[in-house]
Amino acid sequence: MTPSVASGNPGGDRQDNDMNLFTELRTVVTEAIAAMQAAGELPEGLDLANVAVEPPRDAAHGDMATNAAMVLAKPAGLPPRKIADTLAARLAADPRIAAAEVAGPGFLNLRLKANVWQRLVGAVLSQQGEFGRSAMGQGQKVNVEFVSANPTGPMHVGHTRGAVVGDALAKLLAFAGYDVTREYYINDGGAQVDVLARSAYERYREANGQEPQIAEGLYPGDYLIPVGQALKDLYGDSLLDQPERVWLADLREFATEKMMEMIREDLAALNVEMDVYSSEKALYGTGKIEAALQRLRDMDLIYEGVLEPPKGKTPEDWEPREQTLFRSTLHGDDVDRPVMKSDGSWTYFAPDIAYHFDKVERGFDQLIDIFGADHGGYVKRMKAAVAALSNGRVPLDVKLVNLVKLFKNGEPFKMSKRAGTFVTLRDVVDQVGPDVTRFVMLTRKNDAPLDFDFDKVLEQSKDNPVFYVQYANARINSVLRKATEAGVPVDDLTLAATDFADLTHEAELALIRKLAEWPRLVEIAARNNEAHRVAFYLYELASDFHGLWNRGNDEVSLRFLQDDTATSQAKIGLARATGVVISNGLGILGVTPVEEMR
RNA sequence: GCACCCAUAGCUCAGCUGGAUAGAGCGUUGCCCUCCGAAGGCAAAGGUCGCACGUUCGAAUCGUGCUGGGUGCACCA
Repeated sequence: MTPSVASGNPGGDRQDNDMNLFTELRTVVTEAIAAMQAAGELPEGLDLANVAVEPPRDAAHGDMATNAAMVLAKPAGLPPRKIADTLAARLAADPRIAAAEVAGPGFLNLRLKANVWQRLVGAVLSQQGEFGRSAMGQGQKVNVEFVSANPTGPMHVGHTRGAVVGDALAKLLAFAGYDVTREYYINDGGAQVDVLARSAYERYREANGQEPQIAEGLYPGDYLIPVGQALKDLYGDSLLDQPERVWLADLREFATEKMMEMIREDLAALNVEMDVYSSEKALYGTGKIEAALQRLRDMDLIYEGVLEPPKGKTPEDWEPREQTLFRSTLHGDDVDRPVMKSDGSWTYFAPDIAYHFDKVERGFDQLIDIFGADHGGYVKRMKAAVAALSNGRVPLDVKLVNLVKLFKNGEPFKMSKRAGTFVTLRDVVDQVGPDVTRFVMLTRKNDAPLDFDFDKVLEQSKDNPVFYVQYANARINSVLRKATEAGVPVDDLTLAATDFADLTHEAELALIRKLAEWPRLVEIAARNNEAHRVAFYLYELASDFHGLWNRGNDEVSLRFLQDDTATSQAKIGLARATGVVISNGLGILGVTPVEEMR
């Protein structure tokens, strides 16, 4: 029973067998357990949730291992070895299983018949881009909010990592059967856009031949110079020497729009496309903030009160103040959080509550926010708000993206021509390209710091994962070209129909096993909301492929192109299947596979 | 003072729903290219998974308490 895939899969139907060997074998195991229950060998009503079928870490233990006997021993009141022995006998009868052996404290190691592996190559070739796609998400609506950089300048490296992490996660979740929306929250409602307007005004004065006065606190970057010029084109000299109240609102609007244009271009340079841009400013005056807070008030979660001063490090100017507070402590936060300042204006938190409420009301089943690591302190209150506003229905997962440390020639690299004070996304992408940028940004867990060395990421060597994976794909394409030149038909239809019984060597089977892991890896990565696992998997897959290639140096029988056409097709089919999975994986990372290394 | 994140080989890091003898790359050491697939390959050494208790048949993984590092802590966003 394969549920229909909800999104991003217009083809809809697939084969009944989804070729996730791990779930397939787990079914075999659970059916055997059911048969044992029917035969009175095991009691009824056992919880099978913890029964796992996994690849053993040590290949010597077989192709698959299950912990079923150990998990069931206690509830069944039977010794694990006894359960394992009976289960082994039943499993050995399955046509897919060559051997079932009991090992250790009660592990059951399964060895699969070679044709199970060989069939998988054909399945990859016929399913192509669909191989590994999962129905796990069941079409649930997930909102991934990421980047959300303030519209006050170009995107910097930190945003870049957040953009890549968010976009790759969105692609991963879509592949795992979720209905994904990518969203950008524009912080255009706070004091920082006033600062932007004032900064733009100075550039406007500059465009009119005056000396700009970039005071402390204003944005000094060169990127505002064209904005000043554009303002001159629009207003001529009419705003010169005018007080701020005359121009502030207009310039804020104008400059914010320009900054968002720039940010959209930055995102485009990285091949990131948002589905929705939400504006903070647009929440004001619509009653949305009030409505969200009213909802909290109805739950008695809003009150007027005075917070305790923070312990240990009291700010110099601290004084007791009555504020409107959100009782976030009821939902796991450490202290209650102000939503309204003492002067009656909203804090940043208030529109953010309204924004997240809006996401809940739009019917998302799951929310994911990608924040910079410096926003870690914001996580609990945001989760508290979402929990309260959705009555606990909608989980919010917050992914904190850690720092990117830049290096050039082994030296820390901090300067940017364009922005003056920080390294921009463009500084990176213009130099190494979007593909390398994206891959490298995914070679660490999101919460670990990342070193990015401009030289190393372009290096053509084994310790550069980007190159190593791309090189594998290039070699595969090279084999296909050579086969075609040699007159061997290697189109996908032909290869998919090939008999792969010739693939019996351990190095070939090892590569197939790695391919078989792909559907499982997609689900694990999606369950954890962690796209970096795909990058690590691809490196391992490439490593297995290169390993097979290298063995071909010594053992001619392991080369892909053989004298015999049918044998060539089987071996090239394996190479091509590897290429399919590499392409699928790179697709999730948003990286274009290269056909040729230059 | 509190909260969050992190701690795994000399270095940089993976490690799935708890699973068997904890992995990779770099570095180190030793082998391997007249040529046929070397922008390399094979192999070895290298570990108190920060520490201590606990839960469990089983803990790098879960819990508690420590230690060390990072981040953040009322009218900033």
